[in-house]
Amino acid sequence: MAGLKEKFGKRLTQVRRDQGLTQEQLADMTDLTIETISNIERGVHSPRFSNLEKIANSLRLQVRELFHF
Amino acid sequence: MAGLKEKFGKRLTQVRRDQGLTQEQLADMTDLTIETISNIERGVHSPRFSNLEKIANSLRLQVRELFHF
DNA sequence: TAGAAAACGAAGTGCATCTTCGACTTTCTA
DNA sequence: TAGAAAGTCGAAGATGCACTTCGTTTTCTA
Repeated sequence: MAGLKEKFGKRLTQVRRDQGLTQEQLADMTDLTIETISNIERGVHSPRFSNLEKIANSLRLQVRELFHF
Repeated sequence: MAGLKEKFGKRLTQVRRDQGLTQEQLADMTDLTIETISNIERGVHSPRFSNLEKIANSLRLQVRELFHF
């Protein structure tokens, strides 16, 4: 079973695509770089709490929905 | 509205007490110090992702349940 | 098949978490 | 109500790891 990082990353990719957003657009919305978004989605890094909140807010989701897997 | 950190901390306190655990016991289970647990519960700090996973595993919960508020 | 989107690598920086120590306060309970 | 247990608090320092930057390569898609 993949770790939390990997599962979170895949879930983020899923919800981002569902909203028709590119990594670059999400990066702009969250004030993160595209590399950071890419790293998170691929499970290379996991976001810190503050960015978790930014991401959820930008996607207009509850944080827990990003852990729905 | 309180920030994510604060809400998460309160939720953690709640589920820990529900399971009849002290901060010290949870600290032992997660290999964190009691101060770290205290800081997280009070919303002083937020846990990093790896510790989020440890906490959820120790409490035998899905991570998303810690964000259920 | 051209252009956009995303993956990838590597190296360096920044900073929030975590630790440690000590002291204090609050809550529980015998 | 005294003692123990549990939790709060502060400050200072260490450290892990997210984040950035820059460049290159691969994959997707219109």
